[in-house]
Amino acid sequence: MVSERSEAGEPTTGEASDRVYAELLARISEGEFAAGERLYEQALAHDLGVSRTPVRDALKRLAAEGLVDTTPNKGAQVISFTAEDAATLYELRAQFEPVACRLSVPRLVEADLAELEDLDARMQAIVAGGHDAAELTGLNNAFHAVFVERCGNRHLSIALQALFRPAVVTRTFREYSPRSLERSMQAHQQLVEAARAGDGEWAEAVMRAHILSTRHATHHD
Amino acid sequence: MVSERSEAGEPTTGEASDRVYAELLARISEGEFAAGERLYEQALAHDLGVSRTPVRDALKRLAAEGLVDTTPNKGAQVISFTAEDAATLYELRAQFEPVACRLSVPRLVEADLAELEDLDARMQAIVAGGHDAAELTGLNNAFHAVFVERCGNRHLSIALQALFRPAVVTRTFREYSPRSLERSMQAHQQLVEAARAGDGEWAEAVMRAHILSTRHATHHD
DNA sequence: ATCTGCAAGATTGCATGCAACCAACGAAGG
DNA sequence: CCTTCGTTGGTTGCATGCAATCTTGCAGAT
Repeated sequence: MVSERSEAGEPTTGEASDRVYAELLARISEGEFAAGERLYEQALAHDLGVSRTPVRDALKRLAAEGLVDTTPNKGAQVISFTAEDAATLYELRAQFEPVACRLSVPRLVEADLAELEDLDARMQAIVAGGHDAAELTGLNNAFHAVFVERCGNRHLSIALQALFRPAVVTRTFREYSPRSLERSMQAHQQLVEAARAGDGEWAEAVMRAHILSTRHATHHD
Repeated sequence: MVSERSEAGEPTTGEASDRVYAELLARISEGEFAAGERLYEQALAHDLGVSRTPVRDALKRLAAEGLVDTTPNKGAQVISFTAEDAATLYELRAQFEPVACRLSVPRLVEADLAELEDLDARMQAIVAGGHDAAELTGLNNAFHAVFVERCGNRHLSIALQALFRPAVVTRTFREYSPRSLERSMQAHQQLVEAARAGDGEWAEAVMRAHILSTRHATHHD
C-alpha cells in the first residue's frame, strides 16, 4: 500500500542536526554566505545555539551534496562556480528535469498539487509586490523540488538534487527582466495545469521550454 | 571476520573518517553486510579501532549518498532494493553512464588510462583464476567509476554516483554465466581501446552495449 | 627591504561522557 | 491464556575535552 509522506533524499538523522542543515541551506540559497566563504564550526554553533557536533553533521551532509567544499584540516567553504560550470549545469538541468517532470506528474497526489498551487500563488504575489529576489528564489526552488522528489525513485531523486541544488548559489532571480519573470510565472501556471491533468508529457514539454527560456534570460556575460 | 586493518600503520595521520567510509563502502559492496542489516556505531567503531565519531561521519555520508537508510533514533541500515527499483536503476544507468563515458574519454590523462588498463588486467586475472566474485565486483566498480569521476563536472559526477553506487548492493558478478563474464571482459578491453584512442563516441557505444548486455545476463529474482 | 624561521593563536578532527529515546522482556490484571 | 503496563538494557544524538594541524604575525638574518 501507500506509505506515509516520506521525503526522498532527505535522510533525517536527528533534530538539531536537521535544523542546522536546513538553516545553512537556506542561508546559502539566500546568498547570506558569499561564494567561497569559509564556514567556521564554532561560530555557526554559537550562532545557532547548538554545539559543534550537529554543525559538523550538517556541513558533512552539505559536502556530500556538493554545496560546500571541504579540505582535510581546513573545514568547509561555500562552493564557487566558474561560469562554465554554471552553464554545464544548466544544460544538464534542461536535459533531466523535464524527464523528472514526466515521471512525477502521474504520481502526484492532492497534497502535492495543492502545494504546487500554493507556491505558484505566493510567487505571483511576490512578483506583483516587492520582488523579493531571495524569497522568490526559495519558492521557485521548492516548486521545482516537488517534481524531483516525487519522481518515483529515491536514488534518481538524490541524483537530480545533486544536479539542481548547486544552482541555488547562482541566485536565479536576481537579474531577471520583468518580461522573463512574467513568462516564468506563466510556465509555472501551465505546469500546475498539466500536473492537475495528470499529463506527464505536457508537463515535460512545458518544463523543457521553461528551463531553456530561463537559460537565455539569465545570460550573465 | 577480517582483521587486516586492526593495526594502523599511521597513528595520527588523520583521515580516520575517510578510512571508515571506504571500509564500510567496501564491505557493503562485497556483500559482507546483508541488505537491510542494521549498522551499530559502537560495534563498527570497536571493529575498526576508532571511536564512534568517525563512524558516525561515515554513516552520514553513506546516508547522503543513499546507500544506507537512517531513521531518527534508530540509526542506519543497509538499503534494500525492490526488484522494481533495481530494474529502474539499470534503465537509468543504461541511459546515463554511456553519456558520462563520452564526456570523460577525451579528458582522460595517462594516469587514468593506465589505471583502466591495470583494472582490466586484474579483472582478467581473476576471471582466469578463482572467480572471486567480491573482488571482481570491486574492480568492476572501480573501472566504471573512472569514467564517472572524470566526466568534467563535479556535480554531474556526484549525481551519477548517486545513481550507480546503489547498484553495488546487487553484487553484480555473483550470478554471471561464464559466457557473459567473457563478454564483459571483452567490452572492458574495447573500452580501454576507445579511451586510448580518445574516441568518446566509440566508448559511449561500447558502454551502452555493455550495460544492456549485462542487464540481460543477470537474473534478478 | 625581503625572505626565512619560529612561535602563538586558532581551527579542525577524534575521543569520551551524558541524557533522551526506543525496543524488548517480564509481571500483573482481566 | 491473552492483554497491558512498567521496567531495564541498549543505542543513538548532543555536548565537551584534548591533541594534531594549519594559519598568522613577528623577529632576525641576509
